[in-house]
Amino acid sequence: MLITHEKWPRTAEEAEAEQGRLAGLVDVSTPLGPVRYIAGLDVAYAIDSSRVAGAVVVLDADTLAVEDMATAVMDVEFPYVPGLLAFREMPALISALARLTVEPDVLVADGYGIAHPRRFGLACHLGVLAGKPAMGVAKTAFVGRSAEPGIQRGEAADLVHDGQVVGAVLRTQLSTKPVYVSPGHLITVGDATRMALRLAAKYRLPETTRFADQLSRRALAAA
DNA sequence: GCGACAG
DNA sequence: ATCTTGTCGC
Repeated sequence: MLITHEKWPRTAEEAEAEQGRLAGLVDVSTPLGPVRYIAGLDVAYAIDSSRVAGAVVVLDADTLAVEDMATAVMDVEFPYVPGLLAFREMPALISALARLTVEPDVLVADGYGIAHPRRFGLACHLGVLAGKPAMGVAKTAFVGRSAEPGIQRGEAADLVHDGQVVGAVLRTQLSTKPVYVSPGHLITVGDATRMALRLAAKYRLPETTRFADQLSRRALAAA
């Protein structure tokens, strides 16, 4: 899966302007079609944040068995700024995606989609540049408010921001802290929520995230 | 103006 | 994000 990205922003101002332009291309009203391969993406940082390891794992949609995986280690060139996470993590993720052999049908990122200050979180950025369905599952709150979802697995509450439903706060396991789901591109809030629940059949976090997380750490340690 | 703030 | 395995508790 090749993604070309010319002129990557170097300053926060340029980055925000870029998000403003690309945000208009996001589509979160098209239902997710048939899915055979699901990609999970995550990034690991060196203790001094000088280097970053991007990892992507591809799972079979039915069995959740690992079908493919790839990593990419490089120097970090953008600081961590809430709202601009994509500019820090995408270079490594794009590089890893280029090394895949199996073409995924949907990308599951560690972070947010449209539940973002400018409606353009990491999952949106990945989806738009890849031209594929993408969604995000985050572990902690960022933007938006919601009611507390019930304690049963599968219970969810709308994540609302600026009067719009931008995602869902989903309980993936009984009595565990909920996760934050939001669509990134070519997928709806409902489809993203169902996908997240299905991927988190056994643990609080989706299998995609768990696999990609450990893969990125191993790649960093081995580099 | 003051805090909060994905990873 | 990162330092970190087993262990106490529901």
